[in-house]
Amino acid sequence: MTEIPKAYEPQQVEAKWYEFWIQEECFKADAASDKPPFSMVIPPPNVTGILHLGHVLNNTIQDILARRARMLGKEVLWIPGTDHAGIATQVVVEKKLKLEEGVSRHDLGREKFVERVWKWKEKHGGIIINQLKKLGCSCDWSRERFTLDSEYSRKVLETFVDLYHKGLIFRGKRMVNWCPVSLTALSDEEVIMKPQNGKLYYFQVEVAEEPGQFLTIATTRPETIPGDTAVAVNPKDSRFSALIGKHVIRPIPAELPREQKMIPIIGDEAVDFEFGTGVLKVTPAHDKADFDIGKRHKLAMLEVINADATMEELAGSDLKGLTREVARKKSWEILTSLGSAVKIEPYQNSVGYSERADVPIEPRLSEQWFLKYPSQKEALEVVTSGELSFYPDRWAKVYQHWMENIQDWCISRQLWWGHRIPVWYKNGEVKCQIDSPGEGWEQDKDVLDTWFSSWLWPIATMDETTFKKFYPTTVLVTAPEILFFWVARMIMAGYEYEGQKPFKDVYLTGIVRDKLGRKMSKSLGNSPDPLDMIARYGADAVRMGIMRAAPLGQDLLFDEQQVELGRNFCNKIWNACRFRQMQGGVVDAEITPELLTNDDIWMLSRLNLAIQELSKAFDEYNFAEAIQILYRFFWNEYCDWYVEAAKASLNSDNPKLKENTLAVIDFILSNTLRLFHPFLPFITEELWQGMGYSNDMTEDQGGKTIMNAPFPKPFDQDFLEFYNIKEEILTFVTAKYDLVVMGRNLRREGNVASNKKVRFVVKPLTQIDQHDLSVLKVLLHAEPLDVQPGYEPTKGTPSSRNSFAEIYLPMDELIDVEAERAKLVKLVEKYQTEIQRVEQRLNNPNFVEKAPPAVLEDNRKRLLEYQTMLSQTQNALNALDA
RNA sequence: GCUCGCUUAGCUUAGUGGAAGAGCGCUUCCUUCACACGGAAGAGGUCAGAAGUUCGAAUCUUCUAGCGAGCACCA
Repeated sequence: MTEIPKAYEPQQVEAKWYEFWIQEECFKADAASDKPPFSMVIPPPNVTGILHLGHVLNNTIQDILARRARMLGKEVLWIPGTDHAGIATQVVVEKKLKLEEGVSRHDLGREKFVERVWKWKEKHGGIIINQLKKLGCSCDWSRERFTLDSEYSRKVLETFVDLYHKGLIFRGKRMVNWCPVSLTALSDEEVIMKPQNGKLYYFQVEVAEEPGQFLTIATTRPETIPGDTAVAVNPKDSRFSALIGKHVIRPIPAELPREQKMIPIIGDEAVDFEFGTGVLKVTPAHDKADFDIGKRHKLAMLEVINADATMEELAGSDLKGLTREVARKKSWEILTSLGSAVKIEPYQNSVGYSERADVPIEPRLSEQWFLKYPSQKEALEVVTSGELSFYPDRWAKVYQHWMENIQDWCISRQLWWGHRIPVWYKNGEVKCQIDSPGEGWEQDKDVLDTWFSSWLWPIATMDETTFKKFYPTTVLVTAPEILFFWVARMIMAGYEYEGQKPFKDVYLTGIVRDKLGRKMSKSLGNSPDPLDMIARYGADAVRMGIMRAAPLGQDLLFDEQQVELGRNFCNKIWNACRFRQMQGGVVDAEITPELLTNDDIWMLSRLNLAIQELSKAFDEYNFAEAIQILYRFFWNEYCDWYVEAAKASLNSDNPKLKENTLAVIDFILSNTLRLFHPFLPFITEELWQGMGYSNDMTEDQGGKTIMNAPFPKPFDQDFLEFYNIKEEILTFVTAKYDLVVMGRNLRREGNVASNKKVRFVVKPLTQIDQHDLSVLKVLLHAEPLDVQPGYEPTKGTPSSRNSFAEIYLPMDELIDVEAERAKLVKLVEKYQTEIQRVEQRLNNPNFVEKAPPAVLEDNRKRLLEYQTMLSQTQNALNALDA
C-alpha cells in the first residue's frame, strides 16, 4: 500500500485478488488432506439463469461459511455447477430459433435440435458461474458439474434403472397436470394454486325417463359438458336418490341424436349435499375428482380437449377448435339458446397454474412415468429425530407435513432437452436399461423431470475419493421455495443410495423482496441487477448490504441503500487502516503489558467479547446478528472510542507509550481483518497484504493469503491475566466515556461548537491518573482541562456527574441559572421515580421471598446507585439556590 | 378449510419471565491534521387488542383483529 487513496476503490482490487486466489488454487479441496472436512454443494442455478439477488444472498452465505471454515483449519469443499433446466432451456432455444431462423424444433428434428441446445449451452450457458466469481465465491471450480455431463447423466439413468427394477418406477395412464403451453406433464409441485374471481354457471338438464322433470347443475367449466359421461348425486340425498339409475339429456353437443345424449344418473358419496345444487356433472377425462368417480362407476372417459387446450372434435361442431376460454362463453350461449341456462353467480375458487408458463393447468389423462418415493421412512425420521436440523426449525414441520402426504411423482416430461428415459420397446416387449438392447428397439420418447437429476446432486457430483472425504456434506443453504422440489428429494436419494443423509444442516434463506415487501420480479422491474451494483459499490459492499438486511428466518426487504451502507462500512475499514499507516512505526510489534493504558485493556476486552459473540452467532447461522456485532465492535467501539482515546498516546511525547499503542492497534486490526474476511473477502485481503500483517505469518497460516490465516479465538485465561483484563478497569473506562458524553452534551446545550476548544472543569470522585485525564482532554476537545477537586462553580454553571467525576462547562457569559435548575429538577424527578419503583418492588414481601437472589441483589444495587445520583444532583441543585 | 409464522420507535428489526435495545431515517451543531462514504449531541416506543397465569409479562396461556406462508380444496 504505497499510495493510499482517501476512499476505498474496490474495482481493481477485487479483480486482482480473485485472480490471485484462483492462481494459487486457494479454493481447491484436497481429498487427501487430513484436516477435518467441511463441505457444501451449491444449489445449482439454471444454466439459462443470470444472477439475481436470491443467488447473491444464498451464495454469500455459503461463501461466508466456506471462508470461515478454512480459517478454522477445515479442509473445505464447495462444489459449484448448474442444472440443465429442461423446460426453461428448451423454451429459450426454441424462441431463439423461431426468431432468428424461423424454424421450430419439429422442423429440425430431435437430434438436430438437441445439438443446437448444446451449442447454445456452450456459448451462453453458465453466465451465472462467472457472475458468482465476481461476487467472490470460493467454489472449487475444478469440480464444477452440469447435470447433463456424461458421468452425471450415467448416474441419473442408473438410478432410474435401479428404481425401475425395484418396482418403484412404473408407467401408467393417469390424470396428470398438463401444461398446454409447454405441452408436457408436470409434477404436483410445479403447479401453483391461484385464487380466482370465477363464476358458477347453473344450467338444467331434463331427466330422460321423466319428461318435464329437470335437474339443475352448477359448474365452473361449462365447456366440459361434452365430456360429461354421468351426473352424480349423493345416494343419501333424499331429494335425488330416487333418480339414481335413470338418465339425463346432456345438452352439448347439441347436434347429437337424443340416444347419444343420454348419460346415467349415479349415486356417489363424494357429492356434497350443500354445494351448488347437490347435483354434480362428471367429466372423468378432464377432472381429477371426476376421474376417481368415473373409475368407481366404470364410466366412459370422453376426451373433448386437445393437448393445447383447444376443443376437440368430440366437443361438437360449435366448440371444436375454440380455446377453452372462448369455448366457455360459447357453451353458455348454447345453453341459453336451448333454454337450459339458469343463472351465473360470482364464485371464488382456486385454479392450478403452470409454474413455468403461468397458464391454467389442464387435468389430462395421459401415459406417464411415475415414481413411488423411496426411503420415505428414513427421510422422515432423520428430521423428526433432530438428527438433521433445519434453520429456522419451523421448516421441519413443513417438511414433515409434506413427507406424510406425498403422492407418486410424475417424472416424465414431453420434452427433448434432458435425460431420455432408458426404456426400450420392441413388438410390445419392454426393457429398462441404459443402452439399447439392440436392433429394432425403440427408446421411450420422454425425458426425465430436471429434479430427477438434481435430487442426486450431493451424490453424483463427487468422485470416489472426494466422496469418501466429504460426504455427507456439512450444510445445505437454499431457498425455501425448493424445499419439496429438491431438499426433501435429496434426503430420500441420500438414504436410498448411500444409506445416510446428504447433509447435516439445512439453512433456508428468506425470500428477497423489495422495500415495499413485494417479491422481486421482472414484470415489476423492482429487481436490481447485482452485477451493476457490484460495479458501482464493490462486491464486498453488496455482500455486506444483503447480509445486513437479512433477518433470521424471515423474508428480506432489500433496498439499494443497504449496499450503500455496505460501501460506507468498507470505506470506514479502509480509513481506519489508513490512519494506522500514517502513524508509521514498526508493524505488528509485541505488546508490553506494563505499558497498556486502561483504554487498551478495554479495547482488548471488547475484541474478546466480539469474538465470543460472533462465534455464537455463527453456531446459530444468525448472520444479521454477526454483522451487527462486527459493526458495533469496529465502528462504534474501535473507531469512535478507542482510536480517539488512543490519540492521547499517539500524540504524547512518550515514544514507548506510542509504540505500545501501535502494537495494540495492529493486534486489533489484524484480528478485525480476519473476523471480517468471510464477509468482506476482497478488502480484507488487500489490507492484510498492504498493512503487512501477512509478513510474520507462515505460508499456510496467513503468510500467503488471509484466507488461511487462523480465525480469531476467544482469549483464554492466561491471556486475560497477561493483559490485565479486569472487571474494575472496564467499569472505570465505561464511566470515563460516560462522562465524556455528558461533557459533550453540556457543549451542545451551551451551544458551543464541537470543533471549538473550550475549558472544562473536572472534579474527580475517584482516583484518576494523568493519562486518563489526557484521554478525557482529547475526547472532550478541552483546552484547558482543569482538574479541581475543590472546585466551586459560579452559580448556574452547567454541570453533570456520575460515579467517576463531576464535570463543569464554565461559561463566561450568558449563564442561564433557570435552565440549569430546570435540568437538575428534571433529573431529580427521574431519580425519584426510579427509586420509588425499585423500593416498591423491594417492599413487596412476595417479591423478596420469591425472586431469585441475583435479581434481588441487582435491585438493591440499583437502589443504591439511584440514591447516590439523587443526592449528588440534589447537592448541585442546593448550590444553585444557596 | 387446516397448519405454521409474524405484529416492538417513521422504516428494517434484536430481545422466550426480572430496569424497552440496534441500524437507518429524522433534528441541531461541526469540513478539527483516518474517514462528509465522516464526527458530535439529541428527539422518538401505552412492545396489535382483550382476558388470564405470576411477586413480576414484549416474553407463558386463551381469545380477537390484521398481515404472510405452506397444504388441501366442493363441481
